[in-house]
Amino acid sequence: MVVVESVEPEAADSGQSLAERLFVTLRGEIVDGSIPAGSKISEPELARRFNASRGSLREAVMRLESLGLLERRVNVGARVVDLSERGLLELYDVREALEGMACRLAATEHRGEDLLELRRMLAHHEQQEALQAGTAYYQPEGDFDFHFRIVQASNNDLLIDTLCNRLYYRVRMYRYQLGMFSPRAKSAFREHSNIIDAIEAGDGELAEILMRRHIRASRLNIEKKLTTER
Amino acid sequence: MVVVESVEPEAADSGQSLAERLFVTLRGEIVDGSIPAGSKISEPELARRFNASRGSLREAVMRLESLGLLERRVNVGARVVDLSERGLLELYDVREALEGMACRLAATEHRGEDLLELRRMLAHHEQQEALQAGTAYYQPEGDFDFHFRIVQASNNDLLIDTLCNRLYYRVRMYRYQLGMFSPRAKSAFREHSNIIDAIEAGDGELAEILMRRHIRASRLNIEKKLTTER
DNA sequence: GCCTCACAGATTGTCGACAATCTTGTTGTG
DNA sequence: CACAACAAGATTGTCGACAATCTGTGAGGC
Repeated sequence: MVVVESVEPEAADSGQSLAERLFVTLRGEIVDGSIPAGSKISEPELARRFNASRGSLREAVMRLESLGLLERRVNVGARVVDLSERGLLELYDVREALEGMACRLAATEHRGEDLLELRRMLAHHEQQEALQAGTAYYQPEGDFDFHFRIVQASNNDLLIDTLCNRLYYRVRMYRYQLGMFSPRAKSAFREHSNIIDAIEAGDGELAEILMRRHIRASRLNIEKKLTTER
Repeated sequence: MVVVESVEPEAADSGQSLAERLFVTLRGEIVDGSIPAGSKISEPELARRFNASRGSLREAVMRLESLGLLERRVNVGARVVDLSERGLLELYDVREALEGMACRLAATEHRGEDLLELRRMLAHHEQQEALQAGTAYYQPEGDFDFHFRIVQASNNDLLIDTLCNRLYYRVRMYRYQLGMFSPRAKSAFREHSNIIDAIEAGDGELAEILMRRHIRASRLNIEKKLTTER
């Protein structure tokens, strides 16, 4: 069954052009698994589905490719990347490096509004933790917001773009589809708190070290899970 | 005067499709400044120049955008990014983080062939240094090759892609057009040598520290130049 | 029985044309 | 004289069609 649907309006205002709306919509479906990892992308089929021309859809596909969510081979077509254990671990190493640097920069940039925002967010998370008694309080998006904000506070546009507009979509993809949100609720919360303290104190070196440990701990946690599961 | 030229054959074999050849050609011209930084990209004009359709050229333009070499605004068009002091310094911070991690990983991966290659390259550079008596021996590409190889040795595909297929084109753009190759010939050479030693010894922590210092030293050198120049 | 080759079908790459939008120069008004 | 509205020109976004290429199926030969 083929249902013709127009691009979601929520995605609509985020971009003026049809191609960009298609891009946003498809990106969402790839991230949450509606379009399964490893599956083939058929340009004609998707064009019909969204009632758009193949050209516009092609533009969206190419943007997805440069995001690293699709792999394209000439004269063959595009496939959604598949999720591998190796890919997930690689992602952690890159994040450790970049988010560590983001913390260092955020500490020296030291912009008041960002810090305030981080504190508010953490307080909000703490409330939720109290409510849900630490079982798995960290709804993935909460943790996500924290890291997102830290990066924004770095005030390095290249770093922000690399993490927020590229790598984080891949992170979300792994989280949604492999469900690897850590049950390290309490410790993660304390680590977040310590990181903010360091940033607030202007201690870039410490902030970087703490963030790197934080991410590495997540990575080790995942590694452990992966090895016990088999 | 408008000269119709076909895409360079050297770029031709690197990609099968016309759009990809256009992409490679344009990327080269943007990096070396043949297409000046900050200038506007006219799709019809370039399409005529390469005797291609606007569609194919558009695809190339979009790839350049996602490389960060062009900025596009809807219904307005694309411009080559302009080179700013801030952008250059941002690049150094990101490189410090990523190449530091690359060194750490290269040390633990420890693949024989990569190390051998690095040693050979360094020996080659040493020869050239002896010849040119350290005045500015490091032809930029020599230094470039070194960093490039290190990253390859990390064996982290995401890291390799981010640095070699994205950031390094921006690095080259700054080098070609601002001519900021460091005259830190001798010290840079020794630093490279020490980094390889650490990698060879399997000491990832040390390798990372040394690489980060190496890049930070370059950054400071540039900063000094920039401040004395005005 | 297995491998090679050719053919049909579908998909991708490329092209030119039309509609929507922005930029620029001009005109008119306070 | 400055500023705002308007019109001409060009550029971008979108579309449908044609040609080149790949995938998979089936026939034929060893």
